[in-house]
Amino acid sequence: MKQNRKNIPSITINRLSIYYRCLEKLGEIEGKKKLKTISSFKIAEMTGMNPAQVRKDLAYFGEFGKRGIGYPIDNLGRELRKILGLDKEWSIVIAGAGNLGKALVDYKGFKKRGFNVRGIFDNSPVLIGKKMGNILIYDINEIEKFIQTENVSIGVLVVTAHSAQEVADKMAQGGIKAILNFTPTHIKLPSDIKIHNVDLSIELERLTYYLNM
Amino acid sequence: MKQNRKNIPSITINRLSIYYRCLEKLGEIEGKKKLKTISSFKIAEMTGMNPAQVRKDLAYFGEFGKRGIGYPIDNLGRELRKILGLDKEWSIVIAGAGNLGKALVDYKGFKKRGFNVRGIFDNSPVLIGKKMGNILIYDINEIEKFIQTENVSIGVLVVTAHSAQEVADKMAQGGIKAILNFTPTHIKLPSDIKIHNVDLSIELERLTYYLNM
DNA sequence: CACTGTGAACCCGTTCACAGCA
DNA sequence: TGCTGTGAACGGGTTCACAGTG
Repeated sequence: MKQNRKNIPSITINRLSIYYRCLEKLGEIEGKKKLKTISSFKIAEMTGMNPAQVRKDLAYFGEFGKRGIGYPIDNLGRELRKILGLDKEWSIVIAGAGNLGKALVDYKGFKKRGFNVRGIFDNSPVLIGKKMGNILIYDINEIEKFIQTENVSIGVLVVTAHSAQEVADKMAQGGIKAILNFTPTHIKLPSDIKIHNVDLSIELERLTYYLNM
Repeated sequence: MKQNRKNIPSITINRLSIYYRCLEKLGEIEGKKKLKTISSFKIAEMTGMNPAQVRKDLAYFGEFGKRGIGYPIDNLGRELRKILGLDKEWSIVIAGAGNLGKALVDYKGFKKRGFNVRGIFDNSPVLIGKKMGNILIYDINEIEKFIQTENVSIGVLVVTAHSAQEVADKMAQGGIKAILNFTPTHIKLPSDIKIHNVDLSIELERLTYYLNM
């Protein structure tokens, strides 16, 4: 790693995911031609970015390219996987066995990237003990112990807005490292726990704002 | 409207949604006390923002507050609804009747905000003609005509990555105004069509990056 | 006195432009 | 020659600090 990952813009990380996705696509499509290298211009064109930005983003982490040639596809892919932590397995739990929970459990992108859904947790007696797409549904009150004993590092919050903080607290007690919060509730936890929010209403309201102009 | 909505940072729009959410919550919780006003400091505290930022965001659109007092909750709520276009009804269609599609159809936040799901579209003969949470599933090939005749302004893309561009093109042909794209595909359309991307893998990969440091 | 509205300063990410190298 | 890596310039969003006002 070139730098100690300090002055790196946080949006750069999002883009690394996008570049990686782009390389995956190249691998699939061009299975025959088997392109060996790709330029920042090509990546930019495929992803809708600016070439300079692509180069700068990548340069934060090393000198992966060759001047006059471009980036070796295979190697760049490996490096991106390493940087993003996709070369490891990650245990995650999902709190909330609703529709969104189900969508996430079945989401193929997860397994592909080493995300291993270890359990789903809910408070509904009707659901506890059942399975959702091969994964067992546990009592939400067991989530703390589960996280602890099974060494789960990532929790996904898809519970109701009003129970979100309470469940997040349980996750924190269990020693969770990061939470992906799909509820519209602003979660407060010790700052060493990484929280990332995804809010579907916000996304739609952005659109209506611009349509409404 | 104070300004012509030009020099307004695009992230400000996201935050307006968050402030609005915060006001809604106040309305629910304090049903008895019925607070009349709220300060930028309180909003900031509830949402995890900076007070100056709250004030600046709101000031882009008018002078909603009173010095020494704060913002009148009811009125600010009304104004935010107006700004975000939530005082109107919006017709949306969902392309893709998978799990995520289902989660979105059932998502309560939609109806609450005037988002009216008019139809779901899929290419699976097994699904076409059936219903998903009260909404009829149509043949994906009819989406263009449907958008046109029913005057649908927003399309949600939850199809497979490889058919995403094709379906987006159909939407565009039908005269869609904005697309919320949940697929990992970079969609290319005329620039007058607003596209907004939400990518679940990216969100998770952000977390693994930071856990991996 | 408390809190808003806002110009100015600051900070950070993007883009440019070019030196450096295969 | 073609394309990377990067310092410098730019632009835009955030924060500060305070004047203005109920």
